[in-house]
Amino acid sequence: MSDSPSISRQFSLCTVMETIVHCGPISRASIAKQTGLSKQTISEIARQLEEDGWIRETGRTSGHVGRTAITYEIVPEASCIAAIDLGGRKLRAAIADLAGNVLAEVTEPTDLRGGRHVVEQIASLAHRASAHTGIPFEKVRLAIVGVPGAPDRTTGRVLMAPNIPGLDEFDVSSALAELLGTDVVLENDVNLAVIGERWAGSANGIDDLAYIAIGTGIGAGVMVGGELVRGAGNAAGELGFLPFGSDPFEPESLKVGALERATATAGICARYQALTGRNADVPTIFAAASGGQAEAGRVLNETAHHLALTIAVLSAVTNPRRVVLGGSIGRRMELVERIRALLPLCVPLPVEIGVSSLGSRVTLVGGVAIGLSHLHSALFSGGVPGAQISLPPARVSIVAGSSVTLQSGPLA
Amino acid sequence: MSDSPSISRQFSLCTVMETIVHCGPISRASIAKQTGLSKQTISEIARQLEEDGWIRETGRTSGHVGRTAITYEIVPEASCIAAIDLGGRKLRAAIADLAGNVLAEVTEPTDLRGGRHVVEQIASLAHRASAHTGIPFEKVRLAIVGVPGAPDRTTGRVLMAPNIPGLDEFDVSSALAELLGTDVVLENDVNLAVIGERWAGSANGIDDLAYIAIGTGIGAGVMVGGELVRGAGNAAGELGFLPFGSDPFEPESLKVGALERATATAGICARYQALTGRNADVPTIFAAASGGQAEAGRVLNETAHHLALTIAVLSAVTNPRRVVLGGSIGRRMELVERIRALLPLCVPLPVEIGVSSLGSRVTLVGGVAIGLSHLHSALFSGGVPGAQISLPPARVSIVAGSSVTLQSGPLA
DNA sequence: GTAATTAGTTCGATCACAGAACGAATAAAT
DNA sequence: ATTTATTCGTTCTGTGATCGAACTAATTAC
Repeated sequence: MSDSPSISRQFSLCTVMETIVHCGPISRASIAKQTGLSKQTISEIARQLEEDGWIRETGRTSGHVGRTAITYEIVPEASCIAAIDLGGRKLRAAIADLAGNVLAEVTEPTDLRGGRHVVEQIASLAHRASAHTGIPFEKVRLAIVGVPGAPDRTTGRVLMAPNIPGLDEFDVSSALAELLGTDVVLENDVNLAVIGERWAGSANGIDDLAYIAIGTGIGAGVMVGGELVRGAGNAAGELGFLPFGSDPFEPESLKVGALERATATAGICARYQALTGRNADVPTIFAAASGGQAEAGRVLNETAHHLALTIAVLSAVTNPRRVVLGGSIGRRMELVERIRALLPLCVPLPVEIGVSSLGSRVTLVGGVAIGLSHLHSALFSGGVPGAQISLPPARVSIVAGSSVTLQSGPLA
Repeated sequence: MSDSPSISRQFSLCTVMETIVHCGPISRASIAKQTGLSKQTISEIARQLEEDGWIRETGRTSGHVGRTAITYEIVPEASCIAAIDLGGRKLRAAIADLAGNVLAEVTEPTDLRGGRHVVEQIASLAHRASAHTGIPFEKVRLAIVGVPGAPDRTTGRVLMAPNIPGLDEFDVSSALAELLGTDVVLENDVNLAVIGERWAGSANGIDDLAYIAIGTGIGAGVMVGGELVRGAGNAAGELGFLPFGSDPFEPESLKVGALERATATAGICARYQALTGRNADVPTIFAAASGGQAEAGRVLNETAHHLALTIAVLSAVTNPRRVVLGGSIGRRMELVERIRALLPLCVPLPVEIGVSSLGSRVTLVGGVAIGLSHLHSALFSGGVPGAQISLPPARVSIVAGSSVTLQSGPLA
């Protein structure tokens, strides 16, 4: 963009861009009507945007009375983002364009050595994903990385990430930025998940919202008034530390939270073993419960009980309109049904219970969402406060044929 | 202000106004330096603001090298707000000016008949408060009313306010607006309290914050990133419904929350009676504990235990930097000390525990704060998004001699 | 073919702002 | 007491962004 466009111009430019992004191919006359700006101004701005490569002509209107109009649309490939989901076991990367199209998506097992090895793996996977798109990696301006821990924006380190060793020992953000040559934003994976479900999942457009992920751990992403809740130490939503499920005053509860010890994978298995004397993994216990085994049913009932209380807590503190359950355990309908039955007995406020509809892709989708909004404001809002561009409508289905799963990673 | 000042002008105007509000008496040259706008623009805007009566000359600089400068300041009495604290037993009203000076403060017992009687009482008390200021009531543009319940902004009714009957039966907001001739904003009293403590109390400038009021009930005002958390049904912070303290699955817990039954006045007294067989009010129990009585001490210990868990919950959900305790019970140091001792045993994240420093005035002070920010944006931001004016520094001490407590109300 | 309608450009005027030049008022230096 | 440096505030001029009106262009309806 030019040297120093005045605040007024930047504001108009942003408005126009937002209109084009949202209203698909649209003529300049229509933009003028919608934004209230004069036709002359729109033409000027459109010319500028076209010169800079952000928008392009895309056709003409026809059928209506009057002169045909040239319609404009965003140039999706003008700039891209990389969304990364760094899980304890799988590493996913996606490339999405300015319009929110996911152009490629690749997966491989996470490098268990952690630390700088993982950072290098991310960079390599991001490049490989971009190779599938046909768009050169230089177009990627921003990488959003979902991490299973609390990223500290001042130091670039990732704290409280027990599943991946070594990320609290160096500036992950800068190291990755160096390797990728892009800006890098680290964000907690559950935070991305809640944004994903709100943008393209089962909480579409809901402003007061929580997403609870239950799997090897338990954690939540919380949104309030459409804004993410991060907390003073980026530890908001660490529901594992809720003081019930097991004794919160046991010293152990300061390391692995009281609730996490009860409702996450390890806790469920431990309770099942205490009742039956048998070792079993979580899917087996669920299967046993479906088969009518009393002990397995009791374990699920207890788990549902704890989760109902968890939702009661969320309801009392932030009063969300909907709570979306996700993660390998949270998505199980057997559990969801039990929770839905319990809730009216212990929560006086209305809460809808949803189930994650994006499954294991949710973090990636959330990364795309937040990446897009970052990129849009970086490109078009020009530092003008209030000139916020809202997200384009979600189109998260993968472009056909571009999704690749690499089953064998470097250290599989 | 004029017909339709352009967005650019409005932005500058808002910036200038903000600078004047914050930097006290200040010369136009200094404003230019601070804002980056040209001296010419500042002079123009200042002329306009002076004409409209928002600012005035207040003196000259001296002592420094160079020509003396005319300094400008806000005209505090140009516009006022009324802050009302509608409690179950006491009704307080304050009048504050644009600079945040509290000009008058009056109190009387709440009209126990509730409903429209209370609305009329508010109007009458607000007028009486304004009479003490010497400023005509017409200058009052906005009334902020703290209510012990959940105001519904769409209907203007106040829900979940058991202490004051009848407020859920009609549009309280409109009724009061009619009587006062001002805009009216209803807000939950604890929400105002947390804003008050953040503006002028023991949580100055802290963005991630909770204020817990413990008295006849228990409730919290929660702030996240400097923004109030209201929740989907304006019921955020209803900590009384937290599922511990007593059995959350008892049907009674859907009416009076499980935690509220344990930690609020009634619960404390009931537990004391169960242990000793004696009826006693809360101050008596505290006194007994100080005197070394074991049962009273045990009641306090249990209460502190529940409150520590409550803070653990807040910590896990929104991860506040500080939690401020208030209310007649929450302010007692005997309790605060016990809680501080328990916290490191059950909360892994750092949380500071503060004590309300504004006492019973906290809601009123919060009302002033939120009223000021409303008024500033209404007057100066001109609907320009992003043109937010931040609050002036707090000056909540009452102007000498203007504070009046009416001990006998109409229905005392 | 003509009228009606819509799209987009050109032109002139206005407004907000920056920056330079200038006059005014003061403190420090001589 | 005079000069000098410094700061304040105004006036003037140029630029950029915007609007609205007039105008041209292209299309459908009749």
